[in-house]
Amino acid sequence: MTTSAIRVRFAPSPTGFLHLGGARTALFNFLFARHHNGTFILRVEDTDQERSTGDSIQAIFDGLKWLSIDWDEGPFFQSERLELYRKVADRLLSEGKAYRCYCTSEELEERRKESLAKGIPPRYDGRCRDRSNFSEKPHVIRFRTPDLPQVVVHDLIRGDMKFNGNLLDDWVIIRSDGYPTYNFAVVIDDLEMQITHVIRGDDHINNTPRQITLFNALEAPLPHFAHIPMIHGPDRAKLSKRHGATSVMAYHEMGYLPHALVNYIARLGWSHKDQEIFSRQELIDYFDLDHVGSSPAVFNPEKLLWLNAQYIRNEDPSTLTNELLPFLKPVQHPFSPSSDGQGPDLPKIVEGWKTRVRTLVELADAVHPFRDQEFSISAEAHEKHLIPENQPLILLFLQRFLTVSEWTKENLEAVIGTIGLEQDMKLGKLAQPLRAALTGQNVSPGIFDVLLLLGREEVLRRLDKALTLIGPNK
RNA sequence: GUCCCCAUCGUCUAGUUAGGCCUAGGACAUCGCCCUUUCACGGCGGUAACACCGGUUCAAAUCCGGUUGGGGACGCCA
Repeated sequence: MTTSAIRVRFAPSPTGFLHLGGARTALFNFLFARHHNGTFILRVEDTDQERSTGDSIQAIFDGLKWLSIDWDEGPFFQSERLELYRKVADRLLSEGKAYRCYCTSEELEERRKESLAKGIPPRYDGRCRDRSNFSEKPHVIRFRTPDLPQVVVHDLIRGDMKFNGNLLDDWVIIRSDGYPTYNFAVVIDDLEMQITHVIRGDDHINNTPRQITLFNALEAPLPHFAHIPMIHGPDRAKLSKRHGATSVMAYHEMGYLPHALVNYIARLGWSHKDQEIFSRQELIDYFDLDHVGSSPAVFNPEKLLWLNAQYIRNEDPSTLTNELLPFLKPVQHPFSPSSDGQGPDLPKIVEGWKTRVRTLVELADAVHPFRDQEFSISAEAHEKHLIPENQPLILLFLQRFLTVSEWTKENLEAVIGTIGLEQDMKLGKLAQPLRAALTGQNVSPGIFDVLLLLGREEVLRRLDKALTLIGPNK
């Protein structure tokens, strides 16, 4: 058995919550590591002192944890590794591969605007390259980009990408506050952590040539690069807050099952033949970079909903009930469906509902009328079924249910069957008004299950209430 | 503006690496039918795509070039 030396990392910056794109990047890295029996590392890129927050760090951990994307090493924080970056910067400085720059942000900003206005690519002009008078004034350290005609990025997903070398300028590696910049810290850490495969969003493609020249300056081997396409909103722009719910935890709150989201996200940009539904193990077994596409994907909430429904229906009732608990609304007026005073059997109610809902929030709403005497009646149910024409029918149900000897499925079937014969109505016609009166909805578990779930007393109470609602008529 | 990337049904995609098995397959959504002691679930079927133009080849969704369209990056952000 050969132990694979594959090492990958997810390197979020803690400037917000974990969003779908980040979650997918994390997932692909995680799956790649697990598939190859490698190591998955979590590294927090918190070198932006102004924007990084502790809340964001926590939010990212929460998101990963909810999705069960767990890491083997870390979390490492770049803010705790400043010495390392400083040391490498000093080495580059002493080797003449980097230099101090005293230009101020304001000056640079002005020059950038000028360039942009003239339509030429903004790049640092190198004016501090050869200055020899150092002072204690605030300064940054810049990388002395070597003259190269071309930098080629070998990408596992896109093949070779060629960049014109003289488009790269002398970029900042250490800021005036002593913190490293992104492009610098990434390279140093990927090197130090012996990352073998850099799997990240393709918004980083343009950074890669810079990073490669730095790897070369350090005489270090290059990792493999794999740039995965972005996730877009319906307007085909990069997914952002503008598009509504992009935080992973928002999906938690909306009642999605974590694995449904994982499954959905995995299929955005990756595929395995025609398969749509994957267990966690299948994801690990089948995942590979070869089948990651190169074009961006538009996020489709409808399909996510469908997937979530699949997972809800395939979950066993007791597990599902546990997941449902936090979503349940408080019960104001409890009732006991059975004569022994037992409360409603939640798993049983869930069982009846699970093929009819798509989220846990929907399930919580659906379950509520089976736990509480107070429940809302939907406008559709009211307008369609709780109407004067149905008043006699509901009254008839009320009368017959009153006299049923024992509240069993068989007896109820017999009673309703009889009513059907008498009225010359099929069950379809009978069940809907009954359903509306008992649950306030047009959709519910099978009508006999509803009757049993509620118990005679509650059924009679609700029919009576429905009659009141319809009002005296005819 | 400059650089880079991308391009199969409305959407996610299979097929592209090794051109023929593709009169292009699956899934979501949508439409219709069926099942059913009921709503839903489910089953069956329909509509719907290789962006465009050239080239290579006996043969191109697949290879090459260009056009168009879309996206991303151009920070002392990541």
